Amino acid sequence: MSRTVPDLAAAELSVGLERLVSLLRRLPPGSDLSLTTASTLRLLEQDGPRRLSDLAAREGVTQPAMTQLVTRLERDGLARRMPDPDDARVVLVVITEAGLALLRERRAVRATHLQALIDTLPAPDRRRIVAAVPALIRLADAAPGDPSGEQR
Amino acid sequence: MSRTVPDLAAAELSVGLERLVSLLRRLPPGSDLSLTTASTLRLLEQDGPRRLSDLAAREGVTQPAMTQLVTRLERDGLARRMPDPDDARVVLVVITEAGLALLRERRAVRATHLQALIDTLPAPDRRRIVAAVPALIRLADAAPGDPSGEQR
DNA sequence: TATTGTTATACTCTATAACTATA
DNA sequence: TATAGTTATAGAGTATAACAATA
Repeated sequence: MSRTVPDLAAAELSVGLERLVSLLRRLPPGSDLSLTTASTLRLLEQDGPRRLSDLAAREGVTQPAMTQLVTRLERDGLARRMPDPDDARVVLVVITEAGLALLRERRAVRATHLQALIDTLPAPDRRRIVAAVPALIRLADAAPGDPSGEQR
Repeated sequence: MSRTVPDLAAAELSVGLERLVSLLRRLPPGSDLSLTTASTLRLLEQDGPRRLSDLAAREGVTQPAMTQLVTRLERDGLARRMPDPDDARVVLVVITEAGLALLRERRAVRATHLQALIDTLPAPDRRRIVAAVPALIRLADAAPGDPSGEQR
């Protein structure tokens, strides 16, 4: 099969992502919530109420781990459990207003620090990054290792 | 125009980075090593022998945490401790050939999976991502060890 | 005394296995 | 019997505090 983008690009992007993860971990608002917790909150913000098992699968953790994570979120007032009217076995998880507010605050703080870093880059770099952000978001939203492809 | 990147760009990049971290966490080779472990190995690969306390500061963990991390790396044959000839208190950490090989292997596996995701994107998205990768790496490198500012 | 690193202890987060309740 | 979620228990990884060795 022929590829439009050569393997080298994926390899370089792989290295770039490694570095970006390191950067994000060093950035201030990366301390409050664990990575999985923050990621789960964002998923709830983005997609609305989700089944607990869906969250576990999406985040790549086990169901018991997600049970505890949701318990912590509920304890902290960031999310809450709701019953599913169609199936009494199911637990639906919903983000609260406090959860939404926390995400907004974290983004604002991080954006401020990112801004300072971006401003140190030459203008062409800044333009390329800005131009690529929507594409990177689409890349991140592409289904990971699901050949069945039931990523909504 | 003739102004710096507006705050909106940093905010969007912040969201994009969040998603990319989620993606990277779901990608297969993200399971073997913890984020800090992988990041420390990369640092050793990139910069050569480093003092244990330097690694701790750079990774944003405490000295005892880095002591244990290096102990795990040593136990797994991925790095080793060396004495500093100039200061007997200092421990220098060096990555081993096995450590280097592990990094190469992880990158290769991840690149393969990233390639599959990239191939699902429209061509303009692929081009923008490829064009931005070097800039993103420079962005990630723009925050070295926080020599001027205070961490957290 | 200050530093570099380790040890001791506790807490958070996660996984596997076993369990409850619905379907 | 299968599915959704929880509980029980163990292990990894981290932080704070106290310690040992060297400067």
